[in-house]
Amino acid sequence: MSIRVRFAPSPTGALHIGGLRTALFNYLYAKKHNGEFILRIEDTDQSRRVDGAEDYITTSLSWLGIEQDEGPKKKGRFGPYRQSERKEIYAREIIKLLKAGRAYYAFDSDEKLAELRREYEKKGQSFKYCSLNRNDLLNSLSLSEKETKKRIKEESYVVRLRVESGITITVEDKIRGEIKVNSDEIDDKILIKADGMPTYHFANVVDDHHMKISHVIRGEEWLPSLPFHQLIYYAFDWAMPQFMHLPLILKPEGKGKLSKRDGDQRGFPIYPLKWNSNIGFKERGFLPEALLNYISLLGWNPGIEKEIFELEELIRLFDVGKIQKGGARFDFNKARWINHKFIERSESKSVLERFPAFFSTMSMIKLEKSKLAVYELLKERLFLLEDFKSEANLLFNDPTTYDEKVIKKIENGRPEKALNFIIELIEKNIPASNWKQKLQTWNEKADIPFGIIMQSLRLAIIGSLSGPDIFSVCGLLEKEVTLRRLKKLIIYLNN
RNA sequence: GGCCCGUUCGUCUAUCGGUUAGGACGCCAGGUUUUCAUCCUGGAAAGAGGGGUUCGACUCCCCUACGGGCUACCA
Repeated sequence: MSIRVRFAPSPTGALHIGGLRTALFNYLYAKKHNGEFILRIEDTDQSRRVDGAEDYITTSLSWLGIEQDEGPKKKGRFGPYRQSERKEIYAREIIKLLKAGRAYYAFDSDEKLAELRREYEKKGQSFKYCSLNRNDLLNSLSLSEKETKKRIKEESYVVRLRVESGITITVEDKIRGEIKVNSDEIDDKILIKADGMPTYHFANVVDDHHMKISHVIRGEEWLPSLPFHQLIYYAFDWAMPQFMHLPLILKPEGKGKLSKRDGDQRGFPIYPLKWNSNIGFKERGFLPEALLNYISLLGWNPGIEKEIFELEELIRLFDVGKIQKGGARFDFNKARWINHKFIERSESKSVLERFPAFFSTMSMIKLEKSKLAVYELLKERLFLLEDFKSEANLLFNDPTTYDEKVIKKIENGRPEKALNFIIELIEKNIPASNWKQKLQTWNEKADIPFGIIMQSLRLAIIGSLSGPDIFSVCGLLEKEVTLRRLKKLIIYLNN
């Protein structure tokens, strides 16, 4: 049997880390087994549809390198791949269930049902539309055939699944094993809504069957509806795919699963790309391969101590048997560290080419070689590409303030003398790479501690005691810039 | 409330009856860098609780606690 999996988001907003992880695991599973990865858009709820959401999903997946084999924009044999375009299929299928007596029409109004719910709640119970009470409600099982036909013509109606009472339903999840539920726990859920659209449950089962999906890999929030889905498969007498429910991704702190509402309120993204006012991982300077690596480790691990992987390795190593059962908390720090590792190992030239947005401060640099040199100097300091801007600032802007603590440390050590000597070196065109050696022979003669010289130089160039190797920095700066900064500190010290 | 799922360092996790319970992020200390960061070395840090089963339980079973999910004409 060929392996076919699907990622089936609903276009109600941006895709967040959780959805991405589901997509990734489906993709890895498909590629691992030479199968197909299908994107299906579950847009049965017209009212919740959000413009741009589908594009966002598609763009995000391709940014991450998750390529679809079939989908709305990648035609395959089982289309259409948007549920809103598959209405006739559902209409055809529901007739089968109706004819077989496995489903029935229901005419109860929203108000009536809401009222029933309130009544039950008062009694401390919860209302379920089911075998116990369906005969007292308005549906094709309780009404005469004539009455039913009349209502179908005149009223809006829904179609519900007729769930038998008192049977034990045993479902199987490949990650969690067998789960038994009594059918009395399940209500006669709606299959077709009053607007003629199927509910998630019905469309999902029908589509998975028609699209020959072999494995359903989805979030754990769907586990409670698995027994119900199984009843739909049984009603059709269809073979079932295998199911795997992925552990939830939890909020970094506090309670509950990571939700779209979390946004970037806590100072880190949960979306791959910018969505409205929410900055995404991309904009913060994540390499897509690093994000992919991080989310692959949320609820799964290959059982080896290595944890930096290319996509190909993930495909090779992926093993559903190693999927975790418990929820995983999202940890931005670890994601950041993985990104750092990827920046470190990525070829500098390709990073510059692939993510130009982060290097706009270098636009005044003419030579590609010089840009590369600047990046090379700073790359090992970067955790996010967005860090580049502040790291590079010291190259492009003269210090505006000097760290007072450093001034105090050096002011009695004759810093001006050291600075003037460096100015001499520059005027003699001695390259910065040779300064260290020159200074080391000079400082004994001049009787100035080497530390004072270094600190004075660094203070003049950067304004504080931090940053990359100062000789390398000077090597990258224009001669005049270095001179200017040295002289500026001398003037400052004299005042 | 009902139903279902889960529970190893703060976090992500290894362990599939016998280990000094391993790794990683973060944290702390030391080293490298005459700076900071990177990097290297080291350290602190965990089996929710209670019963069983067993020669032996983190591992299997039960109970409790805690966490989570679902309980819509949303997905």
